Amino acid sequence: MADHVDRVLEQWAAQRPDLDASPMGVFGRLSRLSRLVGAELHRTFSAHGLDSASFDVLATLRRSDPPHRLTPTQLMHSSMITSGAVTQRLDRLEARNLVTRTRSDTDGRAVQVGLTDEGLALIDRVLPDHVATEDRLLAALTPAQRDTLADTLRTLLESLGDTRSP
Amino acid sequence: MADHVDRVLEQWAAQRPDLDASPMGVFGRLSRLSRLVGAELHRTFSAHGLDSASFDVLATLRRSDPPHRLTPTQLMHSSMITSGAVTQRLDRLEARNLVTRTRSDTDGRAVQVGLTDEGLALIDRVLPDHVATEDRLLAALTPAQRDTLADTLRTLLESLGDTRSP
DNA sequence: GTTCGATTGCTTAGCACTGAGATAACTTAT
DNA sequence: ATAAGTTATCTCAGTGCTAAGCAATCGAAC
Repeated sequence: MADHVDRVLEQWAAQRPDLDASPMGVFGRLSRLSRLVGAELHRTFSAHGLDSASFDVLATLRRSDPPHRLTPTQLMHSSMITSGAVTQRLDRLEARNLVTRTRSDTDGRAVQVGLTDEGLALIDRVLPDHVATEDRLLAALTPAQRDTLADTLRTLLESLGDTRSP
Repeated sequence: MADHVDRVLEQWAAQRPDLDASPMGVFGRLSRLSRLVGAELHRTFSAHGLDSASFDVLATLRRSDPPHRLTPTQLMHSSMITSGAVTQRLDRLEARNLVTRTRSDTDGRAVQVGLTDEGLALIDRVLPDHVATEDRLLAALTPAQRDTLADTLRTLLESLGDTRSP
């Protein structure tokens, strides 16, 4: 079998044989897969009235220690977006009564973002569907392949400095 | 070592032990890697006065058979974007005199997009840098790991229907 | 030859994000 | 105590995308 990127590599070999295009075999696929997977996940989210950005925030809050509160800065780092994007995401979620913003007691600059009952119920309703979708998308791989894939991606991420935050 | 996603998986295990969050070990890393790599590649592009979208179009044209001409529809499929996005990308590139749009002789609806001399010179100048950047980003993996990674990603892409177009 | 659905590229409105910068609050050094 | 620097959040203009829809053209069936 062959995928789209195989064709791309053949084209480069024909048009620019002086270049070693083999890294594109990894990054081209990474990029395409990211788009395809994103589109699939999006379908699950919209079935629950959510988009990827909103799911991202709700899930990040949900998996943090009770009482599931984080600051916008923490959300910014976790989601790898700018502070402006966080503000807008929170504006939308707050307008839908899925999260609350409270000023921190100890730091007058900081805000604590928390899940409302409605937000908690929604994310807990979406999560099983989401995990099922992801599992389905991995159906073509054996458990060993999944582990190896995750390990290899971890190696790459660590080499790029994406280590765990304290 | 551990990366950001290891922490995420621990959080899910603690907060929702009923869910098998292991697929996130793949897709969470895929998503983060895609962002980090995208940012790195962007630096190479902007060093040559390009952004990722423009590089994408120029490279797609460059690797196709001489005389390096494609229709907007072909570019749309290759880059997995909408037709509106293609139009806008071409508008920008045409304004910079990097590509030309010519109406097809045989099909009154179709447009042929081609590289100008300037566009060809630019993409040929960027490509070596780009490949070098990608190679550097893979430095943490052995050649065998790179191959296995590419193979696994191909398996996933094929299972999602991303086979080569004719 | 004419009709009609499909295809092609473009237009437009709306949206979410980035990057730069403003503001306020906290921290450190003196 | 004060100044200088840092941090947290929000604001805003600019950008590039999607989704929906348009007009022009093509091709197949009649």
